[in-house]
Amino acid sequence: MTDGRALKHVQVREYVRNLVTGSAPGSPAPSERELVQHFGVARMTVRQAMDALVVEGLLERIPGRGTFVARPRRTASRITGYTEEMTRRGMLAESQTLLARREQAGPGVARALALTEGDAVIHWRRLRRADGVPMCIEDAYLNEVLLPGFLQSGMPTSLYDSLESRGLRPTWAEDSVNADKATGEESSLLEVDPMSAVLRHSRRAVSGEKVVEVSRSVYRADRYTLWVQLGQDG
Amino acid sequence: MTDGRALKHVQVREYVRNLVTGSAPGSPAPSERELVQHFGVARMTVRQAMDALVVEGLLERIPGRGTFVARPRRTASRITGYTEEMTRRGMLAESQTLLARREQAGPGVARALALTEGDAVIHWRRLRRADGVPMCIEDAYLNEVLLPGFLQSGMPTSLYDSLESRGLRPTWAEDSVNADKATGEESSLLEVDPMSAVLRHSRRAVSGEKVVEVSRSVYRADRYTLWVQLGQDG
DNA sequence: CACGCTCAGCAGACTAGACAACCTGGTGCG
DNA sequence: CGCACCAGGTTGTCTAGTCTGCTGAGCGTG
Repeated sequence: MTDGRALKHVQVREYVRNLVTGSAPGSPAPSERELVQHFGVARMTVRQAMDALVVEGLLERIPGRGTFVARPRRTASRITGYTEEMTRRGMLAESQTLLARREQAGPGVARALALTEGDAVIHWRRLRRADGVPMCIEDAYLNEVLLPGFLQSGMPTSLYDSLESRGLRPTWAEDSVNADKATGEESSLLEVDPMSAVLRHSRRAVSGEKVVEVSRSVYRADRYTLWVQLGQDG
Repeated sequence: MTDGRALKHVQVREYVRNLVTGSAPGSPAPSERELVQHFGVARMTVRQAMDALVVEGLLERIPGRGTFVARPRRTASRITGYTEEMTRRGMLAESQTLLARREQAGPGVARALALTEGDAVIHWRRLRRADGVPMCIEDAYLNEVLLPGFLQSGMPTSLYDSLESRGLRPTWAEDSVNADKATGEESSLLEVDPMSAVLRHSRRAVSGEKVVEVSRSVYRADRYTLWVQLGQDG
């Protein structure tokens, strides 16, 4: 039995959710009157429960017909890092650390990480390959206070996996992207001709209220097209 | 006066929304009982209105205290077109139509617009300026069935405004972005040196279930950095 | 002055109805 | 056979309350 102290509309909501998850899209949910009978509550209470599921996108109401299981909506893609992104594209992601050390935050990095200049940050520079071929150079700056022992504990392949295990997976990010030509150093690391077109990508990633990562990446334009989804619904 | 036929909870909701937008976070909204008095409706109706604003994130309830203006949550930015984007950046957006005609959809455009090859589409090519200086060349393809009389009715400055007035503002979009060098034609239109770095941006914009716009744009990399927010909350 | 009590005012949860708008399917008439 | 109409079930909207739990302010007491 459900807890008698639980809110009634929550009881009804979770009952319907259980009934409905796994059902095919378009199959009918119990009618409001049925649920009124079943739970012995007022219809307003049932409606409150159903409203929540409709807002959630699990159910769909059709006036005069009933309430039905909605077909799963297109959902905002979660924020991914390089490793996940390449895996999604069916490529093997590898990284070669060029630099990993504790530094004092400069003015730009300090502002982006919401720190004060001179605070300790982790600077991690990697050459990242996909299927063995250079894809990008990434400079990541991390707030050392949020990641105690990060440099000592052996660098992970996927930064975002590592953040996730510390409960710091980014929930929000702002990216800026523009086009440029590769510098001499970049072109030799990326194994492309000097002055080749490259995509410069900056990210500021936030988990809850904390800025966890600031990064600047340079991608080979011949191998990489950035893809983003905007808006939460369809 | 608000329309008497309008739903009461909608009237109350919009009344409170107007009162509240612009107020400082933390300032109190009218109490439910006040609104009951003011509108002469039942409290359930007022609660329904307030509930909507609370789930929207505009208001915040504090039990035993009252209802207050929530501090604005970081929200997924809405999908904007060129004109809105440039206005946001404080620049004057202008467009010069290079081509606007009815065409038969080729294979790529047909697939992207969810049509069959040979269906009528509107092809609209514009040179777009910001503060008088060329910024990008945009080729937009629109589903003619959704926009009857579009070519005849005088082209708007902002495509997205025009879509909005027809109830077709994009609710979801997928963008892809990469870097390249300008072709000869592009460089002369954009008034840059040949082989300059450019940002190529493709968009597929969906409103509800309907694909309303497919576009390909070429931006001057020296003037434009794409900026996107990812994730819905903070 | 500091503490605790009471009380008014607030939102939270819920009830038991009412009528309207809407869709579907069946019935009966032309 | 085809169409109009109606009945019944559904959601949509709304009313007029009750009871509960929480908060803050004011007041009195030690």
